[in-house]
Amino acid sequence: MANSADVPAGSPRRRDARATRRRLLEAAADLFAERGYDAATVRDIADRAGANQALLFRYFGSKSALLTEVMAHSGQEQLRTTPPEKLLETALRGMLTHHGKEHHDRSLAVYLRSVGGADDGSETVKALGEQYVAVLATLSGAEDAALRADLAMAWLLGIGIMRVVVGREPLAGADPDAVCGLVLGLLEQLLDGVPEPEER
Amino acid sequence: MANSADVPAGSPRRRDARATRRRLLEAAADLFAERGYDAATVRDIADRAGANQALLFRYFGSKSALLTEVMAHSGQEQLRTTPPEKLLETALRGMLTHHGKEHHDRSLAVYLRSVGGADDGSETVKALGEQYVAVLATLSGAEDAALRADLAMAWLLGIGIMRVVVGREPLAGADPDAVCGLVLGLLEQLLDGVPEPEER
DNA sequence: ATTATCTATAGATCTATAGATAATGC
DNA sequence: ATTATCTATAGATCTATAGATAATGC
Repeated sequence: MANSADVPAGSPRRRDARATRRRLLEAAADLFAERGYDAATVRDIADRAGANQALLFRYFGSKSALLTEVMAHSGQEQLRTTPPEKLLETALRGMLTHHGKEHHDRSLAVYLRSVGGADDGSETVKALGEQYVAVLATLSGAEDAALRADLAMAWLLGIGIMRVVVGREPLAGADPDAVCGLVLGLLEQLLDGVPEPEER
Repeated sequence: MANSADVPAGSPRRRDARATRRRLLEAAADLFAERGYDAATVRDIADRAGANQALLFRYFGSKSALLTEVMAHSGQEQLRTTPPEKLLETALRGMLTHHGKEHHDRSLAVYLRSVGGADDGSETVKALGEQYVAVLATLSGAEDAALRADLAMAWLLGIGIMRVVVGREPLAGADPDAVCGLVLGLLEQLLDGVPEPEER
């Protein structure tokens, strides 16, 4: 049980600081996205990575520094490589996909589930949220584009929490495509500014 | 500081078990809705109620029993006295209103922010969620009405968390009417089943 | 010899309980 | 005398650190 899932059973795993560090980073990304910063304990993270809990502090210094590095790693680059008009779908699918399988973009999921818990006001974390909103706001021509972008992000956050934390059926077990079909069209409307046609 | 806000300053407050119990119940409803079950500590609740932390256990037995009683008290009756077509707006405003001022219906807020934390699987708590979905689903004629109702609740949850926990501007400081204007129309579309016209 | 990993534990919370103190009603 | 309230503390976590152990590279 000390050895984690993704190593060939039987091989006692060579010592490799870089590889261990990377496994810790990936485990943290998963668990922060699923449970949020507070609920994901350092022992949970270390166990999923198949590493000792003390190594987390050796390699990252503190739990909040680990969060910062997770965000800097997965967040910034994904944000730049995804075209704005695909961002909503990419982020939504990142919210809907359970860990494992293909690696979807879970950076927004990590952000949304972890801000508020990381009370030290990590600037890296908040900055990523700003960037997401900025990109989403460019999709909208409305005056209150920033508010609409916040509301779009709020829906993604709520969907992720309902699925993983609350675990409500039928949402928790729903097909990601079905959810995308229901949600994405309405989010486009929200950003386009359809609901409030009168401008004065 | 031992005396809470809503008692006339100077009067040392008469001992009244029923009144203390009620203040604890109200403080718990506020804090569970704002921070969620886990993050709202019994000391936070007792402090807001102006009571000693030990009284919470004397009057309710445990923290999770307190949650159950909060839900049974505020939830069930509000759900029955609100007409279904007003339920979304009422719940959304409960999410948007900060504690104090008029008493909005915060029962859904308490539910959404607290399930998942209350790991003992309190039946009372889960049952209330079922009831909300059941009512919302009656507003929808679609086949997947339950999924759509879950998604509607997810948006409310996300908005509440973005406002209070994440604290993102401009959403955190936005006018409740403005948010309602943007969100309610789209939620009606979601429940009505507009986005997926093809039925086969 | 170097350094990746593990053991043991300190210190800070948090829920919960036992028993002491003090305000009320007779 | 009864009972509402407070003090003190047990026991369970959780983050973080210090120092011991053991696998690697020369």
